[in-house]
Amino acid sequence: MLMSQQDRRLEVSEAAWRVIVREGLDRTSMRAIAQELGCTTGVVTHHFRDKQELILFALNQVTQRLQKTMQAATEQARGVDRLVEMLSAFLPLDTERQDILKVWVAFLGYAIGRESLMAEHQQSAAQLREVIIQELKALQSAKLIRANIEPELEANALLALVNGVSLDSLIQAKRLSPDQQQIVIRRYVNELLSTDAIPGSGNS
Amino acid sequence: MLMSQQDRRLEVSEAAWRVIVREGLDRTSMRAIAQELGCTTGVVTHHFRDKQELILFALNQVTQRLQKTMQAATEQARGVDRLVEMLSAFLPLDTERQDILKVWVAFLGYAIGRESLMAEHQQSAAQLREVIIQELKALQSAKLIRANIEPELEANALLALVNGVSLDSLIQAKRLSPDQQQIVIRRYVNELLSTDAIPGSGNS
DNA sequence: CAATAAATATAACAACTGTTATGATAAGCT
DNA sequence: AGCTTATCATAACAGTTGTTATATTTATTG
Repeated sequence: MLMSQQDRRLEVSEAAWRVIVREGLDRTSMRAIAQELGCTTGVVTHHFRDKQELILFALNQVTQRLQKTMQAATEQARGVDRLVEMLSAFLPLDTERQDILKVWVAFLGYAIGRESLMAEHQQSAAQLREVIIQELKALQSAKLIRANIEPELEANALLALVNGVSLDSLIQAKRLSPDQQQIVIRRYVNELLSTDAIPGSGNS
Repeated sequence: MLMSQQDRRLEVSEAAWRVIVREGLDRTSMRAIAQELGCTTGVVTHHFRDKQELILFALNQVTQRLQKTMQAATEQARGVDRLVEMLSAFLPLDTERQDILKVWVAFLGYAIGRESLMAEHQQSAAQLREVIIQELKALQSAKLIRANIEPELEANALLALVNGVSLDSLIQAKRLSPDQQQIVIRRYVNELLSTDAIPGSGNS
């Protein structure tokens, strides 16, 4: 067997992604996806019950890719650096993550006025938030960041900053460079550091 | 004359807004807008050349409302408080600004794969960025914030944070409360404060 | 009031959408 | 081999879309 059914679904989903990035979500029709894949709509309809199932699958791919990227970053560093790496995993630093961002934004706009789809976004966001909360608590236990920080609140703030910096690359003509993006994140995290253990050029 | 042509265009645009918020941008058809307005498509087609012109008009309304909200905040405070007020003007603190946010996000998603529409977003963002830059420079001249800050970079960071916090209200089930939203902004701005405003101490 | 224009309603057009049913082809299996 | 099922192609369906042309109504003006 050269290709499993799962793989074929992924191929369709990735074709949908390419159409979304290139032409926009509203122009991503069944026929457009099939054409992008180099076949007919029969493939699409055979592997997905209807379009909603395809859309949901493609959206879940966004979440999975993000989590995978973050997971990879988790294993590369320790301590505060690891938190920075986890957050930086969301930044559109390479073309793949830029595409993820575009597809994510397209789906987010599509979810306006669609309560069920927005709920999917919220579920995905809740997972990421939980990971950040756990990381913050671990850093607190290790006394690497201040104790007077509320991890629940700070997780929202950190993810907000990361999302905002990511959006910057889309909506700002004079956007932050990849280096600047990471600097902004790093600088914010530095403010969380425990005052009795600031490396290098801290202040206050 | 009870109603000018300009006002009628605004009425159509506001009807479009309501449909976008309630049903989503892709379901915002000419007929849906007309029905929301309580008339037929003749009104819509008479005041707008085509749908693209309507979409652009409705999008520009987002920008205008945001700028008006920010303008109002500008006149209420002075110094650092004014900067905070300007930034808070974007936050979805009331239902009107929540609607603005939803429409904005819907259009942003719609702009993915549409270079010309994304350019509109960038132009709008560039204006807001310029206002923040000027405000930061003024605060620097008044020695209210640190001199070692690059206003151009910091404007991006501040707008990123505001946008991210705004998005938080959409994508996080356990979202920041209105108070927490402002606290996050305020806290970030506090990090920009000039340290030599405090007599006796002072570092670079 | 009449005449002209603006504003709105109505209807029809072709193009596109998702969905579905039905053939055709290939792969797997006994 | 032959039988069965999965995979894919094709075509037609009804519904919706933006657009356009044409009435019909309302407002303005001389």
